[in-house]
Amino acid sequence: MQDTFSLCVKAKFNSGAAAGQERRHQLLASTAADMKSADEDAYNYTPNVSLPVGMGNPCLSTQYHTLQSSPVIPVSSCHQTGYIAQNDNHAASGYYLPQGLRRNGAPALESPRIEITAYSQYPEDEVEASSREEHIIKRGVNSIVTLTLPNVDVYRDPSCLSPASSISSRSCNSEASSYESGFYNYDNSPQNSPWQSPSVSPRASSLLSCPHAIGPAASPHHSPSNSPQIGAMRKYSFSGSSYHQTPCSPNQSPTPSSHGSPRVSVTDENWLANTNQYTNSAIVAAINALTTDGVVDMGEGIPIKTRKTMLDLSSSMSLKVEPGGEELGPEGDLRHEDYPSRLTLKKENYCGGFLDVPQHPYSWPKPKPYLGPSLPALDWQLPSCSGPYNLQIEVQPKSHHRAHYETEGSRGAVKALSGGHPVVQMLALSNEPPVYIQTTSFTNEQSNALFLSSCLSYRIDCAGILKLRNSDIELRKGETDIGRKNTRVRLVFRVHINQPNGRTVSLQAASNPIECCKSETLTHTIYCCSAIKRATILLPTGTNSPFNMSFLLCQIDGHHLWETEAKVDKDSVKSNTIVVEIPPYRNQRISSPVQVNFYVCNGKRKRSQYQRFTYMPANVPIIKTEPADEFDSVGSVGRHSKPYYGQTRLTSIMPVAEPDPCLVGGYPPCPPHHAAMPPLSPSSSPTLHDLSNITFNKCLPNSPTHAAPPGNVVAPIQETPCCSNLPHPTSPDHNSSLGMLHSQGSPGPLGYHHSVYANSSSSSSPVSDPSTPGGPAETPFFQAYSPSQAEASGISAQAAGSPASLLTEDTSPPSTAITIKQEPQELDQMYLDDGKSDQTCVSSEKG
DNA sequence: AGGCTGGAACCATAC
DNA sequence: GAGTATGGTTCCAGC
Repeated sequence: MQDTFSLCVKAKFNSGAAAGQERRHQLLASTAADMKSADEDAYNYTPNVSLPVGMGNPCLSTQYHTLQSSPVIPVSSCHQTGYIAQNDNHAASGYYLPQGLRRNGAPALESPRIEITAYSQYPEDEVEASSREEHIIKRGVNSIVTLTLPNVDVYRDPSCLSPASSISSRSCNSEASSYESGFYNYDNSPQNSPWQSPSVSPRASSLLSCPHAIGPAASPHHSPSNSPQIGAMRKYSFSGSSYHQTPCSPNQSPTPSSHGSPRVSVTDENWLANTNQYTNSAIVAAINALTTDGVVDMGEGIPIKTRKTMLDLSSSMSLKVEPGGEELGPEGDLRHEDYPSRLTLKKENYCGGFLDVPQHPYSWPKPKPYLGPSLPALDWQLPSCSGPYNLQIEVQPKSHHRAHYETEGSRGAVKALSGGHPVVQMLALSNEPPVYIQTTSFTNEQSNALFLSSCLSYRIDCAGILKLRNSDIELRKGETDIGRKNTRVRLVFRVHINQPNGRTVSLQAASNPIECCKSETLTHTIYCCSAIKRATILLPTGTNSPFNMSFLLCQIDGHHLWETEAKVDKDSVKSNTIVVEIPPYRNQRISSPVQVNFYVCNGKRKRSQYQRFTYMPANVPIIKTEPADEFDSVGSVGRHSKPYYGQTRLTSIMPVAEPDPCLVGGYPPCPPHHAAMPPLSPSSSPTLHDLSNITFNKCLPNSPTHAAPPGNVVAPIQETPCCSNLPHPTSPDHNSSLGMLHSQGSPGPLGYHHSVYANSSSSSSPVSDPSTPGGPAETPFFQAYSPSQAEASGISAQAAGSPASLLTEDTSPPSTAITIKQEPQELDQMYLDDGKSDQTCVSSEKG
C-alpha cells in the first residue's frame, strides 16, 4: 500500500561566478515513496516501485529517452549507462514497454511518491529573457550550490496559499509510478503517458476501480493558508510536473476558504487548469472505469470515508473542465481534442452529486510549452551513473521527517541527520560535457539549465513533505485503507546531461527512506542486524516499547516456514533496553545465507514492520545486515544482487545538532565519487563484508571519530536463496542483500554509497556544509563488533543512556574462501524517535 | 508576526 | 455489538 506524499524543494541555487548572483532555478526531483501498511510487511507489501529496473541497480543500460517513448527501461546489471534522451523520438519505442499501462489503458497509478520541486522564481518573461550563458556556471570540483528560492516573497505569497493542491493531486496521479512523473510534455498516446510508469504495479486493477484519474482532483486540497510551504510544494509540484509555470495555484482562493475544510478532496476548475496536463488518456480511462455506465455513482467505488467527506464538502467537488486548452501547451490540445466532450461528460457525471465550486476569480498564467529537450518522465527509472557522470546523494536526509498535512503548516524542510540538509552531488569528469541540471517546470529550458564543469553539490534545504490524507488516496484508488502506514518515502533527484551528440543523459539518485509519519511507534523501528548463530538485540524501551515483546523470525518467502519467538530478557526491560536473544536458525548447517524477517510486537496488536535478518552459514563471516527497503528491493533483488552498502534504514535519527560519532566516524565520508574512478563494472558481483576480524569502537555519542575502514577487498558473493529467487515484490526488505551484499561496480542511489564508503578516508566531501560532516555517514548501517567491544562500550553505552548498540558475539567465524572487505570500526546504531530519549541501537552478538 | 515543532485531541478503523 | 487499541488527521500552543 502506498500513500502519497508530496515533497517540494525550495532550493537555493548559488549560481556561481558566471551568474554572479543567486539564480532562481527550479529543480524538480521526484521522490518515490516507500510505504507499507501494518499488514503489508515483508510478505505482502507491494513496493511502491514496481520498476523493471530497481533502484538497486542504478546503472542501467544506456537508454535513450524520448518523450514519446514508454519509460520502461530494460533491466540490466548495468553500468555506465544512463538514461539518454535523444531528441528524436524513435529509438525509445523499442526499448520501452507500456507496462505502466493497465489493460484498459488506464495508467498504473500505484506508486506513492513524494515530489521535490523547487522552482525558478524568475518571472516567465524574465526567464525567457535570460540567456543560456547566464545560467552557465563554472564550479570547481566539490563546490556546493545552494538552491535558493529567490522570491521568497512570492513563494510565500499569501495569495498563493495553496498551490499545494496541485502537488497532492499530482502526486496521486503519479501514484502508479515509482517516480513522480514531472514531465507531461508528452503526447497523449497511452504509451506516451507519463503515467505509464515503468513500474508495473500488481495493483493496477485498483486504479480502474478508482478515480485515480481524479485523484489529483481529489486532492486539490484546500490547503490552509497557514502552510506556505505546502502551497509552495503544490505549486512546485505542479510546475515540476508540467513544465508549466504555475506561480500560484488557482485553487488558492485569495482568501482562505470559507469552509476551509481540509477534507475537500476533489479539485475544482483550478485544479484542472493545472492538471490539464494530466487530463490525458489515463485520466479518461480512469474516469471511464469509474463510470462505466455513464453515470457516476458516488456511492460506489469510493470509500465510505472519502465519500462521506466528499459529501460533506460537496461544494468543493468539481471536476469541471477548464477552458484552458490554450494553456495546455502542445499536448494540451491533443488531450482536449481527443477527449473533450467525453471527459467533460464524465467529470460532470462524476460530480453529479456535488456542487461545483464557483469559478475562481483567479486565472492561471498561461503555461508555456516546454521547449527543451525531451526528458524522461519522473516516474521512469533512471540510473545514477552513466559514463563519467555520477549522481549521488552526498548527504542523506534524516530517516525521519514528519510530513505535514495540508491542514497543517509546513513542518519544515527535510533535514540531514547532522542538522544540515540533504545534498545532492553531481560528479563528472572535468572534460566531459557540461552537466545540464534539469530544472523542470520552466518554459524555457535554457533558463533552467546549469552547466557545470565537473562537480557540483546541491543542498536541498527547502524540501518538505506533504502527506495526503488516506481518504484522498482511497478516493483516487478506489481502495480502502490503502494508506495505512504508508509513511515512508524517498527523495529522488535527477540531472540531465546534454551530450554533444544531442542526446541527454539522465541520471537520478534516490535517498534513503524517510519515515514520514508522526507517531513514533514500532512501525518506525528498524531492527537490523545480522548474526551467526546467535545475536542479541538491544531494543529501546519507551512508551511504545513492548513489555511483552515477541521476537519472531519467519522466512521472507511469504511463508512462515519457520517461526520462533526470541527470548526476551525480562530483566533487561528494567533498564532502558530490552535484550532479545535471537534464536539460531532452524537449520544451522546452511550453506548460504538465509534471510528471514522478524518483527517485534508488544504483545498486543502493535508490531513493527518486518525487518530482515540474515543467518549466515558457519563458514561465511558476514555480519552486516542490510537495511530493509522495499523501494530498493523493487528493482533487482535476486536478479541483480542489488548493491546495498552503507544503507541502513534508520527509523529515527539522532539529534540533529549532535551527529553521532558512530555514524559519522564509523564510515568515511562519502568520497566525491571521483570521475576518475574507474567505471564500475556492471557485472560486479555483490560482495560480503567480513567483519569478523574487526573490532568496533565504542559507539557513544561522544566517542572519538573512528578510524576509516581499512582498504577493502571485495569478493563475489552468492546470493542467498531467499533473495535470489524471491524478489518478493511485497517485501519491504526483500531487496536487501544478505550480509553485506554489494556490487562494487554498481553504484546507485543506494549502492553508490557503498563505493563511497569503501573508499576509506575519502573525506574530501564537496559538501562544505559543516553541518553535514559525515555526509553519507549519516546513513549508517549496522555493523557488528567484537564482544569485547560490545561489553566495553556498547553495553556501557546503553547503561549510560546512550543509544543502544549492536552487540555481536562473534565467535570469529571461520575463514572463508571469499575475500573480505573490512568494515570501518564502527558500531551500527539505530536511533529511534528522532534520536531523543528513545535513541536506540541494535546490537547483535554472534556466538 | 509568521513559521516550525511537538504534542494533544479527536476520529475512524481494527481487533 | 461493545469495548479497547491503534493509527490517521486535525488542531493547538510553545518556541
